[in-house]
Amino acid sequence: MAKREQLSRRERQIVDVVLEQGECSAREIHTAIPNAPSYSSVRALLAILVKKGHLLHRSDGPRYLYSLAESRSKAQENAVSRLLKVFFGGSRSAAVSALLGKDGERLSDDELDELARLVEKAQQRRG
Amino acid sequence: MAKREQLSRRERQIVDVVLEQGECSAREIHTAIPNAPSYSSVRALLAILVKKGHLLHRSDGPRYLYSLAESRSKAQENAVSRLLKVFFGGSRSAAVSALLGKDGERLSDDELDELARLVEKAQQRRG
DNA sequence: AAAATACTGCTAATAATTTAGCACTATGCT
DNA sequence: AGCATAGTGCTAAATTATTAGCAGTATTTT
Repeated sequence: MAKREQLSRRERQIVDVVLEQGECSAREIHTAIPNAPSYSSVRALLAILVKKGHLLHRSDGPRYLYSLAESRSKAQENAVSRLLKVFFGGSRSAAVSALLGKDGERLSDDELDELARLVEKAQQRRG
Repeated sequence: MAKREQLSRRERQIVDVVLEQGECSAREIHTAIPNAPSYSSVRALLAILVKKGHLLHRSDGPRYLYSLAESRSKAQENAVSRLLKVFFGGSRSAAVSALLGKDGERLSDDELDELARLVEKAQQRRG
């Protein structure tokens, strides 16, 4: 399977747009990239990414729409486990702590409730 | 300040080792990279990373020890906010959920307690 | 139906990265 | 002291990534 780590800078930049926005056209991607090169360059990169198996594309009338080859949840899993390993020495609580941030109050009520539920569930599972 | 996003592939690979292991020598870094190029190549990259301001090095007897130019916590913050934006559409609870994983039971008791405390604290802060 | 617009594929040039080798210096060992 | 080992800096070559332009095709607009 195509691994995110092997992406070049521009390639990563493009894949990130697709991750963020979901299925989108070459034009949208070009627009979304700050300091983007020419539209032509973006298309060239897109072709490479498809060939390498990082992205898929399907016809939408006259143009292509690009999407992730890997499922979003799989991509999330990979990203999270990498983050955990590289930045937090494997400590999940440290990572969650950073995720909540010093400004815990910035979280919405709904988000907090959701989090409380998650932790509680995990605690129950352990017995 | 030097941004992680602008790192090339090999550069990132090297910085990741330093993030994981903390201060370390060129030799250690070379060893830690799977499918590494020659030791000489790694050193060339290290020199570039120092010149660009991503890494620092200090003499340790006959050799150099390399470390992050940016503080670890700052690097963590950046990584987390990127993860949040790109992979989880900004939803912290979704990110935490992925972080805890389907295997919540894999978390140690201590970790779970720590998490519960974090969430509780955030809840209290909101009033 | 003709013109204008928005795509695609391909190709070639340029720029950046990555690589390894060489010459040299310092340390540790016998 | 002399040899082996482990570093460093520098440099040049090879590979890979990035870029933009051109030719062609489909779609939309007038």
